[in-house]
Amino acid sequence: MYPLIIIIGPTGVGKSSLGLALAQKLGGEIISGDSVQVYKALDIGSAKPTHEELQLVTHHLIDHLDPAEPFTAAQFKVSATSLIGEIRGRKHVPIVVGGTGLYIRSLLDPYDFSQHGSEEIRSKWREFVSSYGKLALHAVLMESDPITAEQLHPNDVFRIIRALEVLELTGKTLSSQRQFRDNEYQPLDASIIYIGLTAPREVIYERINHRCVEMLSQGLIDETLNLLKSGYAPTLKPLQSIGYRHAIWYLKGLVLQEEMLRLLQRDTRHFAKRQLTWFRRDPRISWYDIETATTEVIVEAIARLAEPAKLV
RNA sequence: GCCUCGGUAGCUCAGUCGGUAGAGCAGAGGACUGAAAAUCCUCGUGUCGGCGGUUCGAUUCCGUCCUGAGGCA
Repeated sequence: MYPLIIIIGPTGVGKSSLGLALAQKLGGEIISGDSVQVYKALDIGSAKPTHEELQLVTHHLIDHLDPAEPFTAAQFKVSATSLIGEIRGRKHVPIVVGGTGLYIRSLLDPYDFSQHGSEEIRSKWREFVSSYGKLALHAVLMESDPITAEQLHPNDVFRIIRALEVLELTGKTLSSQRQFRDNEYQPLDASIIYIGLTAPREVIYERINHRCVEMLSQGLIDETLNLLKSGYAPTLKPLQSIGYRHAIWYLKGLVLQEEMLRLLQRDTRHFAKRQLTWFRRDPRISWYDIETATTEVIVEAIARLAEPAKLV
């Protein structure tokens, strides 16, 4: 079995370039585990690899969809799973690179997305909230699935609705379907090499602050303006992600450029922190710190781990 | 040199009619099954510029010194 390499980490630590170096070293193909890079035309703001980099190594799930098309964790799980099989079939090493925690975890743990989601059900409950309020919504879940309701704050409408959706779709509560408990992580298959890339917090933040400035000088504002001119609504999900929503505030005249940069940097820092919170508790990840190891050293270390897996 | 207004949390400031203080921003921690770059929760002790004095008690009043801004000479 060919190994499956997964590289995660906070935004801006250099996951993409590590993935690229590894793919070149091992003969791999990259699967992006990123909820924004899937979209065409969202290049600068999503910190997508350059055209040259995309030529060097085969990339999947990058430039895969039109910005108006929805993409979800469920779709990611299906697509990524079949891509992994195809790549292994070509005797290449699949390398999943990305910072979207739920996507990565859906690949490794038994999240059940088998029932199709229902936008109707969700919008029904959203209307319920606007008529009766969040507390009433929480109370409904408390009636039907008290275990999940206990775990969710009444303000967390998003998750309460998901729990009600699951109940309605499957007839079973979310809590009863959960095949794993919090902080109980499935042991990984021996062929999986799960790598986290990190750095001291200050270093991550410096890199982020710098990268935000770069994005602006590379033309984030123009990229956003072009998307809007092409008819994409500013309310589209990918245009509400970090960078694009900030550019839209600026274009609408809601903030000056200086303020936009400040907010862009801050929100990106907060995002990186949330990514760390998500991944830090997963004991299966082997972490590498970019402050103490160069890319070459890390690539060598991972290549050594990959060798035995290749022979299995 | 004189006058005025400041010096309080990393930053900007509020406040205490004398009983050792609190907002915003920044920051930290956490949650997480179909939008996840989303969404949601929690966290504020700091010689209240220094030193004296008055007082049971001073960050608060008085004196003095240091320091910043402005004004007058």
